[in-house]
Amino acid sequence: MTRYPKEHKAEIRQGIVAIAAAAMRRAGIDGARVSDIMRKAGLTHGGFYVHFTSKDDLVAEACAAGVVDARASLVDVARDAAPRDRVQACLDAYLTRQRRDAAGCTLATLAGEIARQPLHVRKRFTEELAESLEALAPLMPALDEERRLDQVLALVSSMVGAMLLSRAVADRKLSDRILDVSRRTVGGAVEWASGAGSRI
Amino acid sequence: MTRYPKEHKAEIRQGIVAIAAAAMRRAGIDGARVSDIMRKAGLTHGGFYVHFTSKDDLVAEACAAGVVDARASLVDVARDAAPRDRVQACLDAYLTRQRRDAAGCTLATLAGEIARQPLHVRKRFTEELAESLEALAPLMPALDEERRLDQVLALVSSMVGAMLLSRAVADRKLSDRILDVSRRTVGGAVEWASGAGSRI
DNA sequence: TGTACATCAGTGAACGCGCGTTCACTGATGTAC
DNA sequence: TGTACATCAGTGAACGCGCGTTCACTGATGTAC
Repeated sequence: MTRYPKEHKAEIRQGIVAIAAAAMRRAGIDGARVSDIMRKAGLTHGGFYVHFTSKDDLVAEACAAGVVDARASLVDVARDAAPRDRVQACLDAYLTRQRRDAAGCTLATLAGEIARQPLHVRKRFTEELAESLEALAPLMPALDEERRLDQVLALVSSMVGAMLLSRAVADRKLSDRILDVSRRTVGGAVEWASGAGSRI
Repeated sequence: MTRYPKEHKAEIRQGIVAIAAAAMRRAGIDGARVSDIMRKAGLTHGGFYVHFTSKDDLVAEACAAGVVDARASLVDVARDAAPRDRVQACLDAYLTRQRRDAAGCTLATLAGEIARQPLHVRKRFTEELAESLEALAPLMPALDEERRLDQVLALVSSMVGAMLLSRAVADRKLSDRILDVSRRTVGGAVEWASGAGSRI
């Protein structure tokens, strides 16, 4: 319709990506329909192909955007805490009933589907995930760099697993307990990842 | 075609469920097509509705069957190990490259989708999962019953998260490292779940 | 013992629906003369 | 300064395909007489 300045197209595209990321968290990759996403963006489905070559193209962007969202909130939480409390701060911020009952997190809700996506989607996701891990690593308490990356991997894996299971389970008590237990215990794994607990 | 003894129908149904569980692990719930599953069972798609009222019906059964498979292998592994080594034995048996590169495990590959399934599917899944956790709990090292269940929850959540992420990631090195780190460190979380590591 | 009928797992063509994608078109703005 | 044309984000009807589901039919077996 109206002719806009050059940045406008990029902004619209960004908006579609953000809406898609949320829709995918809620309904899954297949369940997030192009027409619904475009309607939520205030457009009609035909205009989609002005911004993306295919749904796959959008999926790759939206997965990446979802990871970026998750990263931003975790990094903020960790940075605001004292070095020794950062792991626990992440656990407390992430493993909440609110996050479980809301859309959740891209990692927990979509990782299973991403594993089955075309390679370029998985690569885009992996890039962004790797960058997130690198952003979190310096905030971990271990003394050397490699150990800090180990700590992040242990932390993130465990958080994601707990969120995933607590969302799948149709039993409030069990679901709550999964979150609570992991919130209390994952710190132990992260501590071991610093080398302290290595038994062998 | 041929008229079979009464048990035959039940056997065919079981076969379809097993084939569906494997297909779902590989292709996801939506990706596992009724016609493909029936073909693999040696039948045509029309006969499906002699055994199930809908695909949902099959999905519920197949999710449950997938959890039962996972439970059986973990319980066997744990029981064959000395009490103190059971947690590590589960980690070593589960977090393998082979399992990652093969279909994986129902929990890691399907939990994200299960969270979006109709309630009766989620309930069926939850029943079977709860039973699995109860079957594993007595094999955990903590002294009291509640703590043992906590240990199982911590163990399973972390294993599932690590498997999920290692499957999603399109970078061999990172994927391997996720498995390796969790194999080494999740024991720390499980130990804390026994009450030993509680700092507060 | 032989014949007619009921049963029921299984067949495969056909249906309907939803979703991604295409395409001819619109209309507001920028640009050339 | 005014007019004709190019551009291009966006529209919405239509297409094609795949998948779950239905349904009239098959044919082997069990059962009643």
